[in-house]
Amino acid sequence: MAAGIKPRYNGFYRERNEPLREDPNRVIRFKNPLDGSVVFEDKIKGRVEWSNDELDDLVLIRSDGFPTYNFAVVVDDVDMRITDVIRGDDHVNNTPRQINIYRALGAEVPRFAHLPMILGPDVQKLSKRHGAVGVMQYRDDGFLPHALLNYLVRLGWSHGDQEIFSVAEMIELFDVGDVNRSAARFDVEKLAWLNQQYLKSDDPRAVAPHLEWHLRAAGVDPAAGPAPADVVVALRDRAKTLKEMAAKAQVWYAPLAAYDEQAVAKHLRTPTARAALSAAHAELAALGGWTVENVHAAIEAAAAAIGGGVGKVAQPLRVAITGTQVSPSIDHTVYLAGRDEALRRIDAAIARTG
RNA sequence: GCUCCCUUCGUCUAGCGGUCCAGGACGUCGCCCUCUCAAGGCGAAAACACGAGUUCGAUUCUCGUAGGGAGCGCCA
Repeated sequence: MAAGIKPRYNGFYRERNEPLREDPNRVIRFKNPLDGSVVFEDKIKGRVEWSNDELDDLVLIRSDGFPTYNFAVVVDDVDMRITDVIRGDDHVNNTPRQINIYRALGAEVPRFAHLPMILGPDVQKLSKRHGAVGVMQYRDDGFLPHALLNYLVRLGWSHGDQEIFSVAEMIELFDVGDVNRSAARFDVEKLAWLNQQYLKSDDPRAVAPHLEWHLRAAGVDPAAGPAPADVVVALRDRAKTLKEMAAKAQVWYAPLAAYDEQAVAKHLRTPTARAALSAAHAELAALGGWTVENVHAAIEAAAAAIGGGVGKVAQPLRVAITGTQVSPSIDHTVYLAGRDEALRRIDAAIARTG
């Protein structure tokens, strides 16, 4: 390398034609053509030409008797009658030597398509060291399978300005030949956005099982609270991932553990909080059916009763139900708690007013 | 070091010689909406790596340079 040339086999035995020796250091090498070049038409990279004098007489069988990778893949692919090889472009360098082996074997050379690499946010090749360890990591992080698929298909490929693709559309429209030649970076932000698009457009009953999975993963019993599909409807505008959604959903599945002091100070220790909560309590307790619509009507009635806007009762109520100042719309927030628990929490909050 | 691959907004991309003072999306910023937070609507800032050619005309074609990536094993 110091001399500016590649370290390579000196070709000592190349033309000797000696019989195989019993020698622990014996290997079998490929007699690569010395001149000419290998040309192939890559479906993504286009025409690639490789001079044979760049190629060494690579080892086919190691001294331990095992075949090397470059030999094994070719034999395996010939055996399996592989017609199209699609792999990462870190393999383009191996392609010319493999093509020479195909030819030496008298086998038909398959078509090649070398996909560009996907780089991590740090522009490094995605590996176990950083980024996702495996696809399942994305499930654990709260991404829907088809959202990940949709994100991946748009990496290095596009169809006009379209961003959202159903699996059926991907199958219909995708063609390896249309894939870009350059590497792309993995952007979790955009994946998250796509994920939320699906969270919002999918049937809540279809995403419910996914939410349940994450609820359990977080140590929450889905049976101890509202129907997961209802939770999805309340939270899909506020969570980008299922993991995030499960975390926000916990208020409705376990007793209120604590109150945020700032929330209490700002919305419970006010002149109108007690009256607002009492009115809400009365209206909710008198409700015929427990539905989001009815809860909504009850809150409006409570607001009218104390002569204020919805905000006057919504904020104290929110703190009463969640212990915080942030939650989905107040009707959903109250509805999901269930009537008994909602009334209990309102009573507990009233005790903290003043 | 050598060989190969790559190069449009911060990111993913559209563009396949004139329609581009470059379009869309994520993100960012502003406004609107509003019971909080979101979501949503509207709007803004933001890119053709550089240099030569070819051409009447280059983001688009060719060649260099720079930068990035990969490979150069008896590893896959």
